[in-house]
Amino acid sequence: MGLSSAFKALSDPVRRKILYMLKERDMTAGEIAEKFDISWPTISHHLNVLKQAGMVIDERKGQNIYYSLNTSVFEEVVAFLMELWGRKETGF
Amino acid sequence: MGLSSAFKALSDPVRRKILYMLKERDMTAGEIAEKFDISWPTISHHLNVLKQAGMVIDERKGQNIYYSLNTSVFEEVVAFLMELWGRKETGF
DNA sequence: ATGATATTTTGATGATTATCTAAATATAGT
DNA sequence: ACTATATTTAGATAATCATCAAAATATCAT
Repeated sequence: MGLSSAFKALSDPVRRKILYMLKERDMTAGEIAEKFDISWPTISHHLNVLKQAGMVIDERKGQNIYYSLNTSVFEEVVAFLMELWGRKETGF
Repeated sequence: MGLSSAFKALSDPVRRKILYMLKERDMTAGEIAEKFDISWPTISHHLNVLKQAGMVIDERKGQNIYYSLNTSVFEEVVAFLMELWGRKETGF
């Protein structure tokens, strides 16, 4: 299900950090992996979790695979939270 | 960590449904359990996960234990998502 | 104190997850 | 075709998770 996989994806600090990094700029899998003290296959796994959750997009350019943020799922997630939260006293 | 446990708590549909129910009104553990085809201990476990994540508050009143929404954590969660999402073209 | 009701805790089980190393795939340059 | 580079897939392991049945705890009423 959409929300479950999105929240599951967000529940890991490594994946949240990846999303933060991708917010700044698109990056290759290698550039991402270098930022962590974790093996490349593990990062690849995390990227796949994010991809399955619809939070990132991957695109091959030559030898590299570029990852970028896909914000469309965020709408769904934020909408759910806002509904729960009741929009009370937010400036958004 | 705060965000991790919050997102993990939100990643389960049973727990999301509990939060939705608690948004409408405070409920006892028994009332909550009756809404699901799941054993009471399992619901108790889910309630504990939500409690550990700071998303619900429990208060004993006589024989019953009432659960209610605790919205304070939602601020943190929504703030994280807004930061990632970049507030771009939202009406909030 | 005893019994009934409400809820949690314990202990066990099968499923999922994060991680690793090693092997496989894909692209580019020579 | 061959080699180097970038990244993923496969296979294994240890940790975490959702679930259940049975036992334990807490409160209330008699």
